[in-house]
Amino acid sequence: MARDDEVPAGSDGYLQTRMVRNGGAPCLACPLEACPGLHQPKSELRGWIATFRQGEVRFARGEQVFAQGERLPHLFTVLSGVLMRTRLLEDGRRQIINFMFPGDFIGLQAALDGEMTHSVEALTSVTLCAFARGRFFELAAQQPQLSFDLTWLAAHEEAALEEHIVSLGQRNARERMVALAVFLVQRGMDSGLAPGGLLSLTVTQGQIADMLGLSLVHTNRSLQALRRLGLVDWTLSAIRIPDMDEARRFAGLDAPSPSPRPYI
Amino acid sequence: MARDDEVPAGSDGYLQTRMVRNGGAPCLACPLEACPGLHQPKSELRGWIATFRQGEVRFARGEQVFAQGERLPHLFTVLSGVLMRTRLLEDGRRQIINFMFPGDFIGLQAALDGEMTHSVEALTSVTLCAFARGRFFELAAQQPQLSFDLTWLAAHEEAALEEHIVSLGQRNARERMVALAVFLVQRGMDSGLAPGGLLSLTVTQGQIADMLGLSLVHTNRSLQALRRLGLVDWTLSAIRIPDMDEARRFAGLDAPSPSPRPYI
DNA sequence: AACCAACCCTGTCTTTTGACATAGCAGGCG
DNA sequence: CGCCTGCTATGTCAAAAGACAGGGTTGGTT
Repeated sequence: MARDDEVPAGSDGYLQTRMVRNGGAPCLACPLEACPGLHQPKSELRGWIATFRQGEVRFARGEQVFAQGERLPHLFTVLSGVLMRTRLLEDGRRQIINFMFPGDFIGLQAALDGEMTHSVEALTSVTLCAFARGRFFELAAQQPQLSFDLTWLAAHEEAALEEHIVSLGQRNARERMVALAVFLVQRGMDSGLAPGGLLSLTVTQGQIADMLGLSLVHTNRSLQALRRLGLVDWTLSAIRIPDMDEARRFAGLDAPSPSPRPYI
Repeated sequence: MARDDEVPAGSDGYLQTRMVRNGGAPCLACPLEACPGLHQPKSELRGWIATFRQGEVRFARGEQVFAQGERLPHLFTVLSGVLMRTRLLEDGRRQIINFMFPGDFIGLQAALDGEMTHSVEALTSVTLCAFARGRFFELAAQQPQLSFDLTWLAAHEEAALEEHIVSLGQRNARERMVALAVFLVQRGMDSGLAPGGLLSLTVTQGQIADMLGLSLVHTNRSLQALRRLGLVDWTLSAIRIPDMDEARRFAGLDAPSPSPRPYI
């Protein structure tokens, strides 16, 4: 339950130089207002949040926001773009844990424990909103709504991971890929990134393989099979699902829950 | 973000009859005090918690606490015993999501969304402490420490699921079993259930299989191989790990983080 | 144009895992 | 005792997934 702000010297220097202090859009005109799937906070709460916002940070596709094992003095909210959380094993095996979309909160686990158990990398160009870790709990304590939202986000991330566990444990390669595609397109639509149900997002087959626990070769073949079946058309730069209901049925997925996500 | 208390008639009746209203140990003498791995709440906070505690509920091994899809007016803290969370697919496939030990909190996701996405079943005889769902957020709002602890628990459950995802995605059958055994024994020791590193817990090979996404037959063979290798000795009623460090190395697991868990 | 890097596709062979069937073994019970 | 029931153990065969190797495409760069 470490809440200190001590960080190994230098581990954060590059972030400081990247950060636009109090730059970008102010909270009262947050770019997340444009996201259809988000529940907008009240404006007095926004004023409150604005007081401990530190600035914006941008990353290009492929850049790493932070690495497993680092201690960072910041927490982030995704303002735009898509990222992924990954875990590395000593022998080089990599598991992609989940993808992160606008409104998602980054670094909660590290805020409580100090050390990141995973890395975060940008999948598109990305803008993050940075908060000071040291002042975060002070704020949450003063604003019950905020800590409620934090709990909401953590509980829902947990639910997403549950679904992912079901995929890895029980579904075969094709079902897993359909489940992942449905998940991504759904989140993309909620974030306004998938107009007409077509999600423009560059994901390599190697990344799909590392998310689903399959080899690259098997991923490739399964992807082709799904294209032939007309279930999912997943290219390097976009995901298209011709019939969402049929895809859901194929993968054994429930209908999406309609509750709007909060953000901070 | 449904917070209503409405429940389909009858879905909770059996629980009402099982519950010992304000029975069992009062919060000021909570049985969880005996758990070595738990961080004890301050006594004024306990008094506070006691005011919205409803009573205790007991279940025997194999009994279901609630089923996927149910709406329950209660949240629970595990006072003693071990349980598991499971997800069922329409075609009967079952995935065990995680195990729950004393101090764990049950029903957070349902508290926010209304409907359970998983079932919970007792693995041993179990005692749960029941709270009213309707009054829960009122309490968390008044007690920042409490909502902090709630977030802590959610974030750490998330970290446990991450580790499980790494297992399912990247580790082979034997590594998965070792990783699971280490996890269970570790949590057992933190809960005071595994004196001398021997965890007495009845888990069938079928349950191991459903947790690790393997067939029963393959689980059986891998279990035998591990026994032969002297890495893990896992029988129906107990788990023994002769050399914890060696087992950790075999499965590619990090050293355990020493932070004490809070409970509510 | 030539080169290069990153990615996608395909063929062949091996390993891992699963399906099915069946035997054994311990505990509970009339 | 004999007869369940639930669990563990094994054998054989089949399917799913991975390893390795190489070819093809695209797009950027000099």
